[in-house]
Amino acid sequence: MPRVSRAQAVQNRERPVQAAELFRERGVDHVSVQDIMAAVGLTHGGFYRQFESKEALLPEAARHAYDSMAARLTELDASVADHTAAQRRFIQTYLSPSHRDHPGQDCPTAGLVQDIARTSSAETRDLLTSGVADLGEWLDQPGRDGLVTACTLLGALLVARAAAGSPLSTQVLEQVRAALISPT
Amino acid sequence: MPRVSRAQAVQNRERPVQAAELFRERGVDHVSVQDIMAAVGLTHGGFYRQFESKEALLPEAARHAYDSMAARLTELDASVADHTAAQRRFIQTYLSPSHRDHPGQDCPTAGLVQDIARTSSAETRDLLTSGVADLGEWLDQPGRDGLVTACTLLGALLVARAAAGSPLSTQVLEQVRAALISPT
DNA sequence: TGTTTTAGATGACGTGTATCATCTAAAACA
DNA sequence: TGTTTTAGATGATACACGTCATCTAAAACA
Repeated sequence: MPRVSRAQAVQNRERPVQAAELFRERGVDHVSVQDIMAAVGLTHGGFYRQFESKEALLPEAARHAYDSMAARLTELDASVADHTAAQRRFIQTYLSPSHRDHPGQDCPTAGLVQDIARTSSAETRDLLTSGVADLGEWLDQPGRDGLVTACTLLGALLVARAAAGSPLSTQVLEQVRAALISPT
Repeated sequence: MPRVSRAQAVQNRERPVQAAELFRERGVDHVSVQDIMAAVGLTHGGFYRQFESKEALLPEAARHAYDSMAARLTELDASVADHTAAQRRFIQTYLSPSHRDHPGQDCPTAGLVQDIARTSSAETRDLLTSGVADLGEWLDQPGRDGLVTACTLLGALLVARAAAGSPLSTQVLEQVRAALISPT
């Protein structure tokens, strides 16, 4: 049990940060330190060697999540003809039933807004803030303010999640999708 | 201390439901049964005479909140010239710094989406669902889908709350306000 | 006024969980 | 190969909270 190779150890240090996608799925309060470490195959003990506290994990998790999101945006741009196509593609995916049903992946803002709004350090708030701002810029279009688009996406996704099960859920996704993709 | 008049008792039964605005402020998990009862001037003991469990309070609180929101919309319509003016007024208020800073009041959806998405009974989800649907209808405009507007408002408010303190917070409010009120 | 009812108070109980002190064996290095 | 270092395991502590059984005094009613 104790002592793995130095390389392993370094790698392990990253894993709780990734496992913190549980935060996005269930909400910070519904994830225990044990849950996180168990998801990584370790026991709760080692946690406090790496992190000050459970609270301190949130900003690291947020940073990690926003980084991968940024990476995904770049990829998206590279994979299609022009930026407009990328934007359209992003919106489609963002408002897909699959994204609705898997909060652990993709948009960190959707999973964390509320938790961040309530408890967080300035650092964490800044991460969210600039994450949203960046997305807003990326979504900018001639006739439409990207920041507004970002808010619409976020709101729609959250409503769709809360309404999951009801027909309104899918309806919201589709109606918003239509509105954002067609002109003006 | 025990035993108040029958009328008082009936009235008291309503008060925890109102006090559950704390749910919207802090999130369900950060409000204890004691907090709720204390807010009402009572002790935690009486709670379980009135409610099955803490969980059972959420739907009642949600219903209460959506009811008062509906009432406010009606009032708004009565207080201004036409429906369009009422809509404009609503959006202004919804995206005001004051609304941002007082999550206990006004929009129940903004305070509860996440909590409802995660844990709730079908009943609670339905409350949110129809609350959003109703608001969407109310916000409908010739050129703009009301449901989409509702999502935009929600998203903007949540971002503004999470970003509170940063300049982006106010910027989001203003930018979205501008986009929703000007034509198209 | 005496009896009955019951709103609300008190005080436990059990559980879940963050945190920390301590222990261990294996890796690293001599 | 012997010594030192340390990643991670174990177990204990402390506390917050939901829930409930029990108690009380005053209101309701005769």
